[in-house]
Amino acid sequence: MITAQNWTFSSDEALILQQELASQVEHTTRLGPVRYVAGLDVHVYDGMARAAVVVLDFNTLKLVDVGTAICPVAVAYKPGLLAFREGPVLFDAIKRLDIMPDLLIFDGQGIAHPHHLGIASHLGVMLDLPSIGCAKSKLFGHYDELGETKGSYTPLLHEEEVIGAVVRSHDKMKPLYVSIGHRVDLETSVKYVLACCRDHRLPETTRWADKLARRGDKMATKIRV
DNA sequence: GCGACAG
DNA sequence: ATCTTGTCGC
Repeated sequence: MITAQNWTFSSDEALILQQELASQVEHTTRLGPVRYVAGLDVHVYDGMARAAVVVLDFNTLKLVDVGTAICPVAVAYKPGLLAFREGPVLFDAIKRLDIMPDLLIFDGQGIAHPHHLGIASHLGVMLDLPSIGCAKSKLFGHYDELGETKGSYTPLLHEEEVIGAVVRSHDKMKPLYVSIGHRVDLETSVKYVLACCRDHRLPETTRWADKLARRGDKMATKIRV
């Protein structure tokens, strides 16, 4: 069984694994009815990584389940290798959910990644669950001007290839970087992200996951003192 | 050599 | 991401 304890790889092994998993990513939609949508986030404090996975009812965007996990931070952050830092603890948190979500919205990239395997695609393939990459900043690719109003978006490109979409989720605010995770096409991914954004720049999934992961940090601080 | 660089 | 003070707006 895969746990947080056996995710350690050398840089060379990580690259091989990314190439292997990238070949398994499905870029077309294979998605059932979406009743539950998940948000995932990790916060690091005092050398420990705390993960919160939240499950929202997609129709109401109300919280219906939470899974958490904690483990020592295994590796330093390196652009392109986020999944090896945050993936293990997220994996454990997902396993603790009572309600298995139909769709995962990650705080990071999908295939808009130097090796076409951001954390959303990496975890999506490992779990064989539909997933979307929804990052707050760009890792890879380039794009042209973007409209100022909510709902407008422009392709994120790598040379001539469309690898994602830069999406204005809120008027005049920084855009979101949406890309295919696994088993959801780009157009559908943008649709789901915007549906979760309601009145904020970030999707409700991300907002809830961030809040609960931070709560874990604060409780640790309190106990510590 | 220099800039870019999810979280 | 994390650290961290003052500042702006509702």
